[in-house]
Amino acid sequence: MSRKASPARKPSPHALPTEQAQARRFGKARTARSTAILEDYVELIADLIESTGEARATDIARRLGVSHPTAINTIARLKREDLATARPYRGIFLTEKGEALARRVRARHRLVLEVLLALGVPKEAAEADAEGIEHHVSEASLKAFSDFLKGSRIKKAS
Amino acid sequence: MSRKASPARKPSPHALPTEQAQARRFGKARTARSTAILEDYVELIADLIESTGEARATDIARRLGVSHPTAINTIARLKREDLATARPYRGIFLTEKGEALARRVRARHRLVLEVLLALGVPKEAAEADAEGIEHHVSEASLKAFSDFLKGSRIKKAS
DNA sequence: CCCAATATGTAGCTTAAGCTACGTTTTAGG
DNA sequence: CCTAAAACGTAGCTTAAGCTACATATTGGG
Ligand SMILES: [Mn+2]
Ligand SMILES: [Mn+2]
Ligand SMILES: [Mn+2]
Ligand SMILES: [Mn+2]
Repeated sequence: MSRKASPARKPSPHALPTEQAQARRFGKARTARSTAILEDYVELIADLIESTGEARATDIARRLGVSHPTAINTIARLKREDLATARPYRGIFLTEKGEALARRVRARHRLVLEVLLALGVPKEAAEADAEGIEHHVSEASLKAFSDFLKGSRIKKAS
Repeated sequence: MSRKASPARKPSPHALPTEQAQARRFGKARTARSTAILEDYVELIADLIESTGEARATDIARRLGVSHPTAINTIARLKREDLATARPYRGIFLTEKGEALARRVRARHRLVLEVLLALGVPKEAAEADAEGIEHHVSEASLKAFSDFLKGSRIKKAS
């Protein structure tokens, strides 16, 4: 193997995907992994501001379970990417771009969580898994999830 | 905020989780992220060996869409963690530990993919999303997925 | 109104994952 | 049976995400 130029490869059952298709899929997962942390930060910042009025770097660090320099480092990345600003001793704020991202991320988080619960996943496992899964859910999947939930809700209501 | 020691915080609707609970969830997601790559490698190695007889570093690199030094680096990590061995120009091989991990990972991958398809996610999106989601699915969720699929299959068969 | 507790900032390190540019070793086809 | 292509290896760089250890700055309660 590895030397012959893989001629055509008819898709028989259980066969591997083509190299190109598989590389595309892995590439998407890599991209998602690299934006996952940004998404978690903007989502958490939005949640903190909504429910407590402010998002302090220290609080963010504690809720994420990381050291405060780590949080400050990542917040610096948020600033570089024009997602957030900071006023020392006043908190972290989202830019327009950051708020737009936060809205999408929060909606996705809720939807993923609801689907897991609807599938019968116990609450705490659903909450924990959703925190990782959410970053890998495409628009196509979101659409399917939302349709599925509409179905469940109708069934439950009848 | 951030100064008062958060006294009790009764869980009203839409409230944030406790700091401890949230930190635990984020911590799990971080752990999953850090093992995701190892899992993808052992899974891919197992797939390649099964369907082509061998897993060459170059092929692994191509299928992952990374440069071959990147693949070689990560394979070095697999060796360090006692998941694989390599024989130059002969391919990469899984240790017992590696094969055990591969079995679990492949089963999980199949299950996640089937659930996405059962929920109505289009094939290619399901394949791509599964590649990322699989690393964040707990045993509890796997169990729920498997029960859900049994239900769907019965419904479909009737 | 001052000072200790809290919050923030900086320095400097580690590991992982990615890259390009070269260099070396095998292998297989003519 | 020889040599060019393919496979493999190494060096050296970058960025991100994590850490600890200190240093500085604010603030609120007494
Ligand atoms: Mn998350
Ligand atoms: Mn989230
Ligand atoms: Mn994967
Ligand atoms: Mn997989």
